[in-house]
Amino acid sequence: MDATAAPSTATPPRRARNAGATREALLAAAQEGFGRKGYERTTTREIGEAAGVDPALIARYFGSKADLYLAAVAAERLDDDERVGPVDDSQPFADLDQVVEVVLRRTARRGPGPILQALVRDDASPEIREAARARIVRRMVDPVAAQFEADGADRPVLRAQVAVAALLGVGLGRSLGWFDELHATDPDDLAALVLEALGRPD
Amino acid sequence: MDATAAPSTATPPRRARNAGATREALLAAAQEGFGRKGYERTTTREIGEAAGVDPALIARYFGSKADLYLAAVAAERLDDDERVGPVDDSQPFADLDQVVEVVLRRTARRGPGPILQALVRDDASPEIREAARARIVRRMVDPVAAQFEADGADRPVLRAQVAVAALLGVGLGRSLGWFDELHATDPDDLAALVLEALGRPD
DNA sequence: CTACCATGTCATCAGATGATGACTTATGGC
DNA sequence: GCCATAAGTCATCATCTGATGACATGGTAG
Repeated sequence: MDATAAPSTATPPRRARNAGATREALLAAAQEGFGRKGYERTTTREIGEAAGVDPALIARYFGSKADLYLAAVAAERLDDDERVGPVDDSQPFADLDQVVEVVLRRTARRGPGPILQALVRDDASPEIREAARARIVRRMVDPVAAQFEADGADRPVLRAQVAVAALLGVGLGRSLGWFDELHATDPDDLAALVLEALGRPD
Repeated sequence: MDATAAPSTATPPRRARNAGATREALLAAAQEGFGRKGYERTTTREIGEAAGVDPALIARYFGSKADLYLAAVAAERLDDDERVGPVDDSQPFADLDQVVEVVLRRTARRGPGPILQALVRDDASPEIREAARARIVRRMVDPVAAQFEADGADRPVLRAQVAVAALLGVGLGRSLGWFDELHATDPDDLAALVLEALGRPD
């Protein structure tokens, strides 16, 4: 058997061996797919085909489909210049004040965003939900709980969780246009109002 | 009393041969599942197990999973009476206290439910979204705004909208298991806590 | 009593999906 | 030029999902 000859016929311009380009292609295809059809309905095979790349490379470069989703989300944020909060996106916030301000401004400008959507939507996979959840906990709940505890509040963790959940509700409701005045109010005014209600852990 | 209805005492070990009851059980389980996790992520096997019925009967009685979903949505409107609040489902609530209690209890018992999901998801059809929105406004926001205004609060409508949005966030977060303590806290305890924060429209 | 049909049980199918690891091939340092 | 290693390909696995049809069983009409 002409082992050497057999593959020769087909040897098409096999994908250029360029890890960076492959990663980028996968990322772009993932953003498109996840953004258009959601996580569950976008398969790794589709992403691979759209990227002109073998789906197995997803595992190689990102670890798993869930990790690819997170990478896609993270990549979207790079276009975003949001300098209100920590420059490093993974840094926890300082206090409730900052959390409220950032959440309301961000949702006002960009809608709920992928992370909040992942938290809220029922078709998000458990891994995605968990990743988004963990992120919120670390960046928002934990620092607020610490603040409440320092203030000597009763059940500081629970109160922090309630405060963050409530804040996300307000941000979600505002950006989705649930209620007219809520939608029309300036984020900073709103922040003051929300802080007034949530910031009294006594 | 045992004669004809050997299984009369209670749910007999073996599923009673009762097509109507089986259908109902499947429908109820489907409502619960679809309402809590959405269509895609609720499997027929889960529904069957929750109903204590073989999943194959879904095909027999409803034709398919999709048909079951349609039947569940259609039936949802009928049993939408929440006895904690107004008997008439279209009646507004009395005050913030009642709103908080009902929302938290309900989401604790049945998950977000179709209305809240319709509000939250960006891919719900506009008519559904608008209907859900209008319902929330009339039943919750309006009475709370009236209450705030009677209390002489500043910007009562905006405050009511913020309060309701925050409450929905808490209910959503609790039923979706965002945060551990929030999830574990008894709805009535939580209601007290939330009310404490939201009920001071000074 | 018996036969028949509704009801319920079970095993299994076919398809899809994400993951995995062995295998092949190009690239670049030496 | 050689060859270790990165990059890419492929076959396949394990699992899950909805669906289906053969079979068992109970109730009841006659």
